[in-house]
Amino acid sequence: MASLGELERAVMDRLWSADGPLAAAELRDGLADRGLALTTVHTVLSRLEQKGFVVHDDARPRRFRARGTREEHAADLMHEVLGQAGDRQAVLARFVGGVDADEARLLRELLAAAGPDADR
Amino acid sequence: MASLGELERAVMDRLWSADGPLAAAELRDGLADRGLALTTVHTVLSRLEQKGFVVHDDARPRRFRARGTREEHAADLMHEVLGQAGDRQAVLARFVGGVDADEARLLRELLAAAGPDADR
DNA sequence: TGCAAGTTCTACGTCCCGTAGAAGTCGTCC
DNA sequence: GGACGACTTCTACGGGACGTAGAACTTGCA
Repeated sequence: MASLGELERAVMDRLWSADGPLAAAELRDGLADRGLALTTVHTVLSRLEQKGFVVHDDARPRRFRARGTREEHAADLMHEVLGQAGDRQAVLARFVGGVDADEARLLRELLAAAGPDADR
Repeated sequence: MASLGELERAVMDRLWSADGPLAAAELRDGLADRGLALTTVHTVLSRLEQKGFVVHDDARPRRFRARGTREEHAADLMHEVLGQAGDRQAVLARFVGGVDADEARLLRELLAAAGPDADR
């Protein structure tokens, strides 16, 4: 899976958090602390588009939006790590060993809801 | 967390799979299909050492070993992804939604064993 | 129809990583 | 004990990804 650079990540965070599609200028303003040129934002956006993270419409001030959600992306990454890690069970064991109590409870609920009868 | 390049990853896989510490020449032989020079292996090993993935003793043919297990590394990565992903619960929900039935069962067992009474 | 805003093209510096030769160290064999 | 070969460390280079942005181009609007 394609990974994200520092600035690419920052842009995706904005897009993921946004209510709707954003224009390049809006993204630049949101990242004002970086003092980026507008063309820089455009370059990053086109790279993100090549990587499949972003799409844009053809309205005149182009509007960009993320193709997936932040959560989808994170979950996909987790699956990727798990998938290429040899002993998946051992990884899962370590993983759940490291989640905090709240998350463990949430996981139990999710698993109970999703398929306590998955072995039928 | 530092990430691994292609060759670095291959070397770590060998070290993680190995019974004990390995000499650079052994690693090169294990990666014989790549036709690497021994110095190349050494360079990679020293970079892995800088990144904290590897340590070596001071015996004459230096012997290198992984500092952690492959499973630790994978689980750490998963926690890292989860940690910097905003809505952790949503990520977990998506994540467990994507595991297969066997892994879901395993997760239930792990969670049941690890702390069904964690909320006491 | 020409400008201003926006978009695309092209480019450059840097850092990471694969790759390895050159130079240095060290154990050992005569 | 000196030389040789194995091993180790140092130094370097090329390619690719990414941050960065100017130059060139397009287009809606005054």
